[in-house]
Amino acid sequence: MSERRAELIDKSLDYFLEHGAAGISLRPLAAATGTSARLLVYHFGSKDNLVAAVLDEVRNRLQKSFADLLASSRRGKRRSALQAFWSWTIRAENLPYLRLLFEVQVLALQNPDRYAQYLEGTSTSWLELIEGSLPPSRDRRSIATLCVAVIDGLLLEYLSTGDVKRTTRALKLFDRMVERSPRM
Amino acid sequence: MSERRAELIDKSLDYFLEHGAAGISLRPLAAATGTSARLLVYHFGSKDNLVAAVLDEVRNRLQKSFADLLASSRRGKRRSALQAFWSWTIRAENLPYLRLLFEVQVLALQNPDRYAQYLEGTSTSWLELIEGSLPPSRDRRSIATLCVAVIDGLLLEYLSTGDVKRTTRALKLFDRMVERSPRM
DNA sequence: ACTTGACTGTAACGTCTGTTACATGTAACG
DNA sequence: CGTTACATGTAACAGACGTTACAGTCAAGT
Repeated sequence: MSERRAELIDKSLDYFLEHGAAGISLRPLAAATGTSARLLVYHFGSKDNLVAAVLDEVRNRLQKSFADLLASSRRGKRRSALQAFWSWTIRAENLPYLRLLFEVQVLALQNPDRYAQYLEGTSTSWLELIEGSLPPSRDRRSIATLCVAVIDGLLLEYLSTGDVKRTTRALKLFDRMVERSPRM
Repeated sequence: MSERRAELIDKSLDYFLEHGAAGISLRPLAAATGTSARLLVYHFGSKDNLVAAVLDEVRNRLQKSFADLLASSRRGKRRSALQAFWSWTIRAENLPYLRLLFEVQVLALQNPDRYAQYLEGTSTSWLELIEGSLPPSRDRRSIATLCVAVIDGLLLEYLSTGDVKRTTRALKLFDRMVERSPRM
């Protein structure tokens, strides 16, 4: 809607990226973004709406960044799709956003009533995206599931340990396994 | 220490398994377990100590259950180690514990000061465990990293969607890939 | 019998939470 | 100029939070 609202979302998102979504409260957020709790409620109606708006913005930015990846991979096309996806994932600009979505997804596991509203098809979109990009085969759905799991698992490992080399080596190993696998 | 303390840990753990660790507060927890916030603080000193004690108990039970798995897999059982590990993971008795650790691990990503204390080497223990069980090879560390990632990723997928069939099929596919891979 | 120590209930402390009532500002429009 | 709509500041609300002060129970030890 208004410009002020977009600006508040932008500043709030920075705060979310730094502090996560679990322990957010209005007054510290407002203080860090130079506004007041009063204004946040005024512009968003409630804290829940604010969180939803921020996470919507997260999805929008990731989607945009991902569209750029697809465009650039159409031009370049040297690495495999898996490796391209992985290097996009661990890029410094995308990583905090993915970490945030990761957090919300895991919180939704234990507290669906509170957090599942923020995840409207976020997790399944990747699966269908990858499945759609695979050549048709009997195992296509299993392969897509496995690829998503590998990316997710390695991402979690990377976020936890910060070990780029090891996780990237593991992904390249998986990539080789997929290439050599029959029926692909 | 005392018996009362162990009983409180036991009851609190049930509550944690149901409600997660992120939004825990003393009074609802006490009400659900038939005690009072006063007593929880008395027996544990503080809420943080209580959470630490509960998560310690989580680790103990998982470790015990995992030891049983190792013992039973030594007695025959011709499945691969990966499939045995997976079916142990998704067993109804282990799943909520793993979900709880999952949640704490992800929360620690955004808020290490608050949650990292509860994770003393929990994540790396699996990696070293799997790596130790693999035959020596040049890629051993990468293989172990990949296996942990696959388990973690599929576990997250299973927890999110509840789709046992699809995730299990994906794991079997990965298992075949690993078996056929050279240099194993 | 008296003391000690472990345990528990009641009630409060101070602080933080999301939200709201009320007042004030500011700019546009008739 | 007066009205209207949007924006913002101040201050409070009721409630939940972790923690604690104080009083009390109850069994064991001397």
